[in-house]
Amino acid sequence: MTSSPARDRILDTAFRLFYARGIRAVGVDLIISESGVAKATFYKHFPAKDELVLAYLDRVDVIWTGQLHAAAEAAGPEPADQLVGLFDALGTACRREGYRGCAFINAAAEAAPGTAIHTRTVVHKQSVLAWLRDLAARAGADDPDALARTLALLLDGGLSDGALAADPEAASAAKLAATHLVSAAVPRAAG
Amino acid sequence: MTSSPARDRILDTAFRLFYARGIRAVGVDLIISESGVAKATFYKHFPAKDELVLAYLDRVDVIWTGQLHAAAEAAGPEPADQLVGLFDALGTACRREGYRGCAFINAAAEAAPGTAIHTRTVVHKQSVLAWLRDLAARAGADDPDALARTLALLLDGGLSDGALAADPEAASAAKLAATHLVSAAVPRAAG
DNA sequence: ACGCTATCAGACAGGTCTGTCTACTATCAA
DNA sequence: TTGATAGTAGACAGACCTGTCTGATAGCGT
Repeated sequence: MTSSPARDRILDTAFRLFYARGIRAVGVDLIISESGVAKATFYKHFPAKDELVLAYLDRVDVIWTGQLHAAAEAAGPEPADQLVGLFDALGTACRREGYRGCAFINAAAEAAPGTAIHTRTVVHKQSVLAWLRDLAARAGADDPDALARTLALLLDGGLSDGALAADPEAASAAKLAATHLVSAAVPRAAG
Repeated sequence: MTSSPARDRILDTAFRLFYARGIRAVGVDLIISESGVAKATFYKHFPAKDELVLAYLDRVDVIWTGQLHAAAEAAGPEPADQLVGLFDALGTACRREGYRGCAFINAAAEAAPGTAIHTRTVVHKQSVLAWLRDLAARAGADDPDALARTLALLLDGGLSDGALAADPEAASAAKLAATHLVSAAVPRAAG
């Protein structure tokens, strides 16, 4: 029950449609018909639409966190380099066809504060922030908290602006700014 | 027709409800009953809901742009100081009760790319960016484009993160980072 | 053969959404 | 007095929403 072909198909379809069109804009009937399952099957796996939305957010969290970590590690073993390298994940994401910004920020825009969905987005952002803080501390930053917060701002700003197409170069501007901020914050910058 | 007590009441109510709950989450029936107008009056002033949404976005644009300019000017006559001072508008906004992030980013999350509503959000972000670019050029930045883009990232990141409550100090972190970035980018920093 | 489980197909209920339409009222100017 | 204008009140249509329910089918272990 935690996994089945029908459930996977539903989640795949929801992932695609929710991200592309927004959560409220996509009805369960559309997800059901596009994923080719019966209505009863849908409601067996996800007793309410909101539970599907949470499963969608969990999947986005796994994917995005994975891309962030991979980009960081690709920059080498030094935490200071990783803090800059992770911005490559932003560049890759923005360039992808159908890019529509951060799924969490988008979901939060549609959910009322205090709901399970809204809370899930807050938890996600806090876990990214905690990771950045850890990296900043290991990089030997003077003020790891401040550096992590600033980089999180840059990351989320890039995620938002890329979606609004206000600037196709948002990702590289973010990485460049991150380079400056990291080397200013870390006494003996690595690399 | 361009202005009337009934029209103002509708727009006031829409402003409050759209921002607090999201655009799709608020039906015209609710706006009609809360603003105390008749349905026919509503549709006389706004022949379709989307036109009300555009009027709402225009109002947000006037208010937010005004706050940004006011905060910048309060920092003094030097463009370099203004580029940092404008972040005070972010701090004020984030601290406000019922703060839910950037109305434009939120609207873009609900609207399909290519629609009038989505386009309006892009235009807004571009006009803020153009203003920043002008300020950066007048401040004598080495690369006004890059500085403006980076500050826009910080601003939008602060707008998003403040909404997700991931960090109550987002606004001050943004201002601090702006201070560093501006003085690094402007040969002879003012102030 | 039997029963269990997962699935499919689709009708249905009850609510909400946008937008149209009819009918009545109040104000104000000519 | 007459007529234009802006407004109120609310029924209505047609689409869409979530979620429930009935009934049929297919595979699988015993």
